[in-house]
Amino acid sequence: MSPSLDLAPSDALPVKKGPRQTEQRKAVFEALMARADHPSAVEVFLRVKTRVPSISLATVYNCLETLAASGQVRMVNHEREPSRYCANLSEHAHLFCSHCGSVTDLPVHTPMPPDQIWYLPEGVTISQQEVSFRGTCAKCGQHPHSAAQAPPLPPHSRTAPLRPSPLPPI
Amino acid sequence: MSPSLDLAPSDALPVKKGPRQTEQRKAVFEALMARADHPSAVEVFLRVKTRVPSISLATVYNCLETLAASGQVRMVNHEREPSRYCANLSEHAHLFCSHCGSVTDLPVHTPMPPDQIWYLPEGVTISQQEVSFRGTCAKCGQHPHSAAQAPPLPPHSRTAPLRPSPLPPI
DNA sequence: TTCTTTAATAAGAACAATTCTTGATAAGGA
DNA sequence: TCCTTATCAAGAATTGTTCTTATTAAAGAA
Repeated sequence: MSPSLDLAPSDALPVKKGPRQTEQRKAVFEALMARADHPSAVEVFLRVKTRVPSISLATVYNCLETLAASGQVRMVNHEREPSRYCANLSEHAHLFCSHCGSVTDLPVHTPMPPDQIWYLPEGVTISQQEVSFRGTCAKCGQHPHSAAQAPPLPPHSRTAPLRPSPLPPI
Repeated sequence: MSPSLDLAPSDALPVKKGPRQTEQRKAVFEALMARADHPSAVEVFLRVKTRVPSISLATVYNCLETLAASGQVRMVNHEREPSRYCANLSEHAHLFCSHCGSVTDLPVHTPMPPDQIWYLPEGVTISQQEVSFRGTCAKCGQHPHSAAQAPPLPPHSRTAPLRPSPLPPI
């Protein structure tokens, strides 16, 4: 593979011909790194637009797809809501707050192989897992009022009701 | 509320005013019960149409929503694919086969409270969890050929390639 | 039974998130 | 510098799902 033996660093590296590093991709990635929330494509678009005013929504979608394909970013889906994106690559689950609509990362503290919990028939192989919870986030859970399940709202845009949801058997 | 004291059984029951039991709803529910697969709304529509030819797709969507809201059926989502539906109410995860596109139920054998695996900040409450895996199903895993991730195909419509996906740390 | 009230239905239009198409632009290598 | 090719902006197209409207049928009342 490496025809010569000289130690020039460029030669040692295996010609990584990955996606080009463009201004738009950098801006999209940095917008995701800047905050620990989970913006949708449109939200990313609005954030990036302040830095790269000429960017288009389609380009944001492209960048997000490229970043997700190369594993730098995770796409997070919940029911049929718009996809959200997440730059946290460490193992974690997602908590979707029924009250304020926010998404919180829940880090793993005791990794558990799938087959210790689930029955996996012979021949099954697992390459990826995704765990998501519905409930109330820490902020909403601190005010024990009560209300029906709210539609997705701007996170913590109001302080009012929530449902304490007494953890049923899962 | 009950003005009389007579003990007619109808009086003892707390007037369960649930959704009406219609031919369409019965047919949709039974179509889901009939097989352990995970059809999309369109697939349910096609199956039910053989029994109730006049049914419309919108009605299938309505029935599925009603059944899901009343907890008789589970809506199953994976990335941005069309929603699928599942009549299995016991606790299980879902395996999405990268090779044939099928969805398999993985029953729980050792239930595990979320907080034994994930770090839940103070105040967080969990009301529902959803676990899904990507990998290869038992049928596809039995033929150790190899290929790139396939787009959703009719399950087991071909016997060819798959990726044995050597379980990375999850 | 017949009437009344109200929910459910069929059909198709509308909607929203995403993807695709096109011609223009810019990166990186020859 | 020139060439090749990926990327971009803009907007059209696609697709799964929801909404709207007039019609039909279920369940309770008379």
